[in-house]
Amino acid sequence: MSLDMSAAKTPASPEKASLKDARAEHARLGAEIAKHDIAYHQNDAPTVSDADYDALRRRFDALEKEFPALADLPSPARGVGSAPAQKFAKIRHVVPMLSLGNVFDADEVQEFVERVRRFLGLGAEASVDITAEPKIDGLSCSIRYEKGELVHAVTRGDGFEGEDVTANVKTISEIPRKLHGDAPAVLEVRGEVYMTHADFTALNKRQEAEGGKVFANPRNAAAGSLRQLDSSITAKRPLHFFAYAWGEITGGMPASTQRGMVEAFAKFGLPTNPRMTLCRGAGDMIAFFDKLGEDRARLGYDIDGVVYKVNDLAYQDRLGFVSRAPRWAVAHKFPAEQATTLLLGIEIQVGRTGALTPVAKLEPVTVGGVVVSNATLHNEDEIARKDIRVGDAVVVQRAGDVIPQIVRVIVEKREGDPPKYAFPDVCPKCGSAAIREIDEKTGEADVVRRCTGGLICPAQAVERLRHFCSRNALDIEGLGDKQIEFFHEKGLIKTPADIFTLEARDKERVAKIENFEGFGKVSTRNLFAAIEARREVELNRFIFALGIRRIGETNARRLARHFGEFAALRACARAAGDPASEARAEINNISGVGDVVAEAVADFFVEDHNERELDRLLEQVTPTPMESVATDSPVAGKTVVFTGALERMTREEAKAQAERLGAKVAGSVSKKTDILVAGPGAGSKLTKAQDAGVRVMSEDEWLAMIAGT
DNA sequence: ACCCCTCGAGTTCT
DNA sequence: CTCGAGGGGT
Repeated sequence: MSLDMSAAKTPASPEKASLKDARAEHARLGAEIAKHDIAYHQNDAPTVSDADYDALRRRFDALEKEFPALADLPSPARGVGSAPAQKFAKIRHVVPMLSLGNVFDADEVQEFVERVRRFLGLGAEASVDITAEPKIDGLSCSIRYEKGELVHAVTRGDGFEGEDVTANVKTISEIPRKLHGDAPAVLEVRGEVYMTHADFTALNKRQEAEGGKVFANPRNAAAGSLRQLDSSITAKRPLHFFAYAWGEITGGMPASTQRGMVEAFAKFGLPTNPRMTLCRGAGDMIAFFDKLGEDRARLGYDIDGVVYKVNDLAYQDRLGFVSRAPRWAVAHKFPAEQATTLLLGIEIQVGRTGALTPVAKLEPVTVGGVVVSNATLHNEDEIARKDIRVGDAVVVQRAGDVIPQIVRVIVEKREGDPPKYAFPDVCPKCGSAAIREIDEKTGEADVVRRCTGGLICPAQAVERLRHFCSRNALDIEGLGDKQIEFFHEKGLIKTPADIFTLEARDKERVAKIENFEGFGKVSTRNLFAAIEARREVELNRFIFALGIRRIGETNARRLARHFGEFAALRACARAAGDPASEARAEINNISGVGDVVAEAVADFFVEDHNERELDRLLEQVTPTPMESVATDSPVAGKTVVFTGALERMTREEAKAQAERLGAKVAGSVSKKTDILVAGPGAGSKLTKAQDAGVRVMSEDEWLAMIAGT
């Protein structure tokens, strides 16, 4: 995207001519692509080679990327024949696809086994069977069979909701459309879609010859292939699958152990990993891990470690979950791949809260199949601790295989004695002093150094605007990072309220937005429409968008739920400036909100400039109640207490859900309690409830009761 | 007083 | 995804 900061174009500028040319080419390409689409999809008779077709497509996409305005124009190249849909449909997982906790060494493996044994109340002499299997580096996917027939396939997504990739999964030949033998009525098989090294190399060679996209590693190639909107492309990609887990099953479990389940999957005709092994204790597990490490290069596909699972499913049930990870399984990761490169420089970024964050600019280097050129350095202490100096040779790795970090400096390669890195004590963007706050109680300095510029710091202003527009806040489409920076630079948007007066002011301006580089009539109109659509926004999103320190999504929801409307929060928070006030106590008493958060809220509303901005903003935006509290649910008006471990949701979720249904959630059992929801490990509350004759139910019974509301 | 969990704020790359 | 710190339960 060429949102050039420097130039608002005048109508006579030469770029205008090139946009005109682009428009003509765009139209011509669109027509040609449409012709081929019809020939290919509807008549099943391709009129060009795939490579030629791809080249046309690429040119078309490149044009739209260069001139975003074109993307808004109607084109026959989109949505013709069975040409790709715009997006995948979302499908909710009936049973969430959770993540795994990690361990990194033998001690932690031992610890995992101990924890399992302790939780189950088994003596030291009792052994627990644990399966070990390679952790495939692909992408996980859930495939649903009903009466043995494949009905749909969904990517993991965020664990709760994924994308419908049924058409693509059906092109993978080793995944049966129909299960063999006597499969359960409903069976959701979960496993990993991956690509072998050999296929990956061949695919990249082909892609290169055809001028197509070259993939960085097999995992990206598999992901790119599975997420093709056009399944005829996926069909040409050699994908594979290993089944290792399951979601919903009805009509009887095929086995009572982890290994039995996987063996059953194999009988149903699903591919399973031949290396799965049953271990007796940590010694076996570590032996498996070491052996697999030796064989790693010969497997023919990428793995990033081992997964251990408690074999007995009854034990798995008892162990349950901690937040989003099962207590009965863990991933043992291979050490992160490392690479050596040069530190070219250190850049200081300024965040929304003024935090100065150093980022290492690196000589680009491939680590774990991805080219890395930046790495976070966290804070100034980190730089000092590792004695990192500009020009050093450094070892880089990707932590958790995602975020690059600098492990250490190779001091031997250092020439002479370059100066230690001097962390700036002024903000690089606005020149204000940058200080480390001192904790009043402990007298210790905060690890982060912050710009004190506040309102006058342009970097902070831009970050605040970004936050305001972000997906979980106001979610204004068309106001991405680039656009916000652009409008801020131009002086058109300084604070959130300015966003909503942009259109009115634009009408009176000579240099209209639609004439700026990167904008056109259509995209400008779309932007204004997107802004208009947010003049009403749920209260919790509104509070979150304000960017109050320590008020993220969850705390914003807590405040919104407690106060109901913005005016109530505002009045209370202003009065809460005095720490001894009743108002402060009210905020403090909200569950999940303590002293520090309450103070942060009060601090925000006490500031005059925040108050003035709020006045301006509220003229433009109306916060709406966040969600209705049901009055007709089976639990409306009832007082509920949760105790013990909850396995299907967090306490907060359970609480929020109950409150949404009109129930009151209390912390302890009393005569007023109507229902006690008791999970495993429930203690005194359960006894008390039983004594008081309070109705006690399990988490599942509770969920069944509120189901369908 | 401790310990565990959750939340916020920071970051990378496709 | 990770880190540190806030909050609440034991």
